[in-house]
Formats: sequence, C-alpha cells, structure tokens
Amino acid sequence: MRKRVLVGISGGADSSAACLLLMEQGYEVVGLTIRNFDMDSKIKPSETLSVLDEPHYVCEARAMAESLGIDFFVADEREIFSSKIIDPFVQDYLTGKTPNPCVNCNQLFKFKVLEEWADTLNCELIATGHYARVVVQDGWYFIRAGVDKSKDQSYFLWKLDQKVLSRILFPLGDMYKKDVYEYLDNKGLNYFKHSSESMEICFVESDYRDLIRERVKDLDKFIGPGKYIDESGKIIGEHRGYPYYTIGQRKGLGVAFGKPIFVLMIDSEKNIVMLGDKEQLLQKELLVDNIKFPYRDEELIEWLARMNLKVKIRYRSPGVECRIVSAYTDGKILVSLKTPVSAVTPGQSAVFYSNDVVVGGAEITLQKELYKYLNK
RNA sequence: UGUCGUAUGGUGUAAUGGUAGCACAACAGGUUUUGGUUCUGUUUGUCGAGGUUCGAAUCCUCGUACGACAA
Repeated sequence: MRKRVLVGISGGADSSAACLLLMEQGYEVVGLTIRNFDMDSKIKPSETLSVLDEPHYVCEARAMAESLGIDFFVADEREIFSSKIIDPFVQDYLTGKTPNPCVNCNQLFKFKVLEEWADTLNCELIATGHYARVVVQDGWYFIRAGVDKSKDQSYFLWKLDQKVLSRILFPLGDMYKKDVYEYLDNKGLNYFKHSSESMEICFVESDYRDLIRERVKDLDKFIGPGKYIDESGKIIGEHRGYPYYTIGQRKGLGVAFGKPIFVLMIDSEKNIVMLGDKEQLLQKELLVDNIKFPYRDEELIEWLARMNLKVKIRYRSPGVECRIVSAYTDGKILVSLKTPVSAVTPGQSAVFYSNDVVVGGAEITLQKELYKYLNK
C-alpha cells in the first residue's frame, strides 16, 4: 500500500519539486499550505464570492497542487503563529537579545502544524522542500546538512525533536539547487525561474523595528534614547533605544567616526549600547543554554568529547572547531573556540556539527552571563 | 572687552591660485528562509558680502560664528 505523505508547500520551486519527486517515488502526496501571516501588501483580492481574500502564496500553492493533481489543504494558523512566534520574537528584543524566529518556527510552529495535520489527514510521513537530510546514528535521528552546501538549511532545524524527525522526508536534501531547476525544467515546469526567492523574516514587511514598535505600545516612551559608549565607558553618542540594535551591527548607527564602527554589546537594563571596531567583535568563548542534544546530561560531555565538534553561530558561516569546556548545573555550557568568531550574538543559535551532521544545538546567552562565568 | 587663530557635504578631514577628493554616516540595490555581516551604486559641501585675478576653498577687506590666550 502506498504511504501517504503530507508535504508543506509554498507554491515555490522547491516544494513543487519535492512533491514531484515523492510522487515519482510512489508516495501518495497531500499538500498543505500553512497560512501564518498576511502581509497587507500581498493579499490577493478574491475574484469570486465563494473564496475569501487570500495571500498570493496560498493562491500559488493551490494552483500548484491543482496542476500536480494532489489533494490540497490550507491551515489557517495565523493566531498561533502570532502568539508562538511573533510575540516571543518581540520579547527577545526587549531583553536585549537578537532572536532567530526561523529556528523557533520550525520547532514550535511549522513542523508542529504539519504533524498535527498529518495525523488528521492520515499521513504517516511529513515532507518539505528543505535542503537538509535526516540520518540515523546510534538509534537517534539527526539532521544532516544538505548536499548543496550553498543552500544547506540544517542550521535552522536543530530544535526538531526525535518524534518529528522520525517521520520527516527531505526529498531535496540530496540535490543541488541547479539540479532542482533542471528537474523542473525537464518536467515542463520552468515558470519558477521568474519567481524571486529571496526571503527575509516572513512576517516583516520592511524593517523588524517597525514591527516591534507596532506590537509594543509606547515602546519609545518607556525605553527611548540612550547612550552609545566606547569600551572605556566614555559616552560617544546617542542611540534610539537598545531594542533597535544587534551585536555586530554597523549600518543604521547614525554616528560617524571616520572608520567603520560596530555594536559590541547591548545592556538592556541601562539602555546602553557599546560600540567598537571590527577586531573587538572577535570572541573565543561562547556560553550557551537551552541546549538540545539527544543524549542525557551525564553522558553528554563524554559523548561530545568523542567527536570533532564544529559550531556555527549563524547561518552561512563556516563552522569553527570547538570543544566543550564545562557544563554547569544550571544547564549552561561553556564552549571554547579554536579560532575567534565575530559578533557572537545572544539569542542566536549555536549549532554543533560533527562533520556535516547536526549533533545538537543551543542558544547563546546574554553577554553578561558569559562574563560572570569567565570571571569565576 | 583685547589679541591671535580657525571656518570645506550630516560628521571628521584633503586640495604649490588651475577638474573640490577621501573616510565615516545617509540612501538605494545585490546576496540571504533570522537579525547582523559583506558587496555594488547614488546623493549632499567651500560661513556671508565685496574685492584682486584669465581663473579663488586658497590672496585682500568687512561682517558673522567658533576656539585659544589675555583680564
């Protein structure tokens, strides 16, 4: 009997290719588009009275499903998305962190919704057009980087748990982007070449700062402008309020020093932003919490010591060799890097790789936490 | 109040009397399933009024502003 697989589709090239590949492999494919957030500018007015206004991507996904001849459903999860993803995103900025909404979305929203709908629709498996793979080692499921390293999305998937990993298929994990296009071309589906693929935060139209302002009433009143300082503590200018900045940021500071200058540190309690030059952004230690590794705490250090670990602190950066220095009882882990990395940013993900397999991940803590532990 | 000095884009600085340039900022694109980074491109200026000169940011006079010293 054919296995049913629920594919999350966006109407784009990747999800189309994923569907086609799975169909060719003999699966019974069902399509699901998750409606998470409507951009005002991207709502397509309904042409008929029977269908409500929908965002373009839903229409495109429906059209795609129709042309493929698969069952298609729309999950309207806008409220959940708002409370589970957007609200915490805003809160993180208010605590001086820089959130990574895509990582949380995959864990708490996208794959969760897919799982629920898969159960409802009687689908054993779940698939998406991600450029990543799932492998089994020692009885555990792991995310592995996609073959196409320039498109690899494994970094965003580290929070997925064993249960959902066990039923995931990533048909594009073994493919290069250009081969996906060629494949679609051969199938006569070449209209995707026109579609622009670039994507920023899916719920931010232009600048995330506008969104924070919208969501937090009187933000500028109760936070407001604060001081820029240099490393010695000297006041060197005024900023618009700490939530508008992130570590390593250069653009938008509004101050000129004759040389490029970057955000080194954000103190949300004092509403102070420290600036300095590029070299000062380099860091060789990393304190992380909210760790997620498949092994238990007692075995963890030993287990990690057995492998050559690399850590990535942002998407599209080469991993750097590292080792776990110590694990504290409060769940935090101190990581030492072989070569310094630039702009270690609280709230961002530190994803640990052994070769190209994601063995675990964690979140980078606030900077003052790190200083606290280093001074011990 | 006196003396001396300085005035160049948003900021900091260049230009033997001969095309006003650089850095940073700002803006716009490219890259990108997060933010940031990075790359490419663009805009903006000689304090004001006169004078000398073929030609003035540059020399002269006056005014204005600022700084330093003086009291």
